[in-house]
Amino acid sequence: MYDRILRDKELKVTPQRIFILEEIRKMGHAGIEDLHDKVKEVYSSVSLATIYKNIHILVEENILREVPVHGRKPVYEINIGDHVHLCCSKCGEISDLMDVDTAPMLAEAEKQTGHRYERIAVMLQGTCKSCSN
Amino acid sequence: MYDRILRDKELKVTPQRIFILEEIRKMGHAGIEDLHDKVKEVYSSVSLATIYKNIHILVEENILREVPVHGRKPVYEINIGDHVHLCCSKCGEISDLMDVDTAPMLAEAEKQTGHRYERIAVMLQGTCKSCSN
DNA sequence: CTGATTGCAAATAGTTTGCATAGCG
DNA sequence: CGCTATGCAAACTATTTGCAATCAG
Repeated sequence: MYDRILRDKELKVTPQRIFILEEIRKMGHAGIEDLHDKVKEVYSSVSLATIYKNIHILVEENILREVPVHGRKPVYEINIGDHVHLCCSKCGEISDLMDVDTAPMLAEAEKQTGHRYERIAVMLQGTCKSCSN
Repeated sequence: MYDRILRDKELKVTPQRIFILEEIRKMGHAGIEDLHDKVKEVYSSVSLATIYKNIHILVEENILREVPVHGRKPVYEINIGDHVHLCCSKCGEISDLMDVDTAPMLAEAEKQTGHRYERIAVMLQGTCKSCSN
């Protein structure tokens, strides 16, 4: 599944990397420590240092994207391009909102500043579906 | 200048707090270490622990706002409500864009999810004015 | 005065690095 | 086989905490 993506970036396909990517895909968004715990369940000898090293490489290569979160350590997600993030004020769950178009705001900002922007990150804070019941 | 704001929140008005707030206002956006260095220039005995403690309190009380930044430690700004941030990919400078209206995107997200959001944070990445020359 | 705040030092948490070994290509 | 990647331990950086002294109200 991720073999191809790694090979294309000239990164070696190691089980650690596969498990890291698989786990992030499953979790949607994962912090370093969560990820280490989860990967250890299937690959018990994996070290925290390996998680750190790989996260850096994978972010560098745009396979992953870092999502900075208000008041916490960042989480990481598979890079699927710009989209809106939601962060629940109660449970802290991070989720994606794929259907809100960020282009109009980007266009407005470019119009006002006369510059082009490479990336837009939008984070909304509120109560998520499960917590509002 | 900030006496009133502190008093309203029932926080004691100490020179350290005044200098922290003054410095953030002057710098626009400041990280913990920058802030410590700058405040030390005028109040040389201030400790890093005091900076940390006050930043927490001031964020808690909504006097300051934390701005999470992709790949770095967060910076802090005087809380002036939701607005768009720019981060220069070259020099790293963080700046504000006050005139882009975030309400339409917020409304769209609320429409799609059926929930209300308390806050929207938008970060644009690109090359800033000075760096594009 | 009295409780909040400060500064220091020590403790804790988070991240990076160096190096010997293992394993991908 | 050669070089990258891993795991470990140690180093380093960042943040928090406990406590005695200080200061604002």
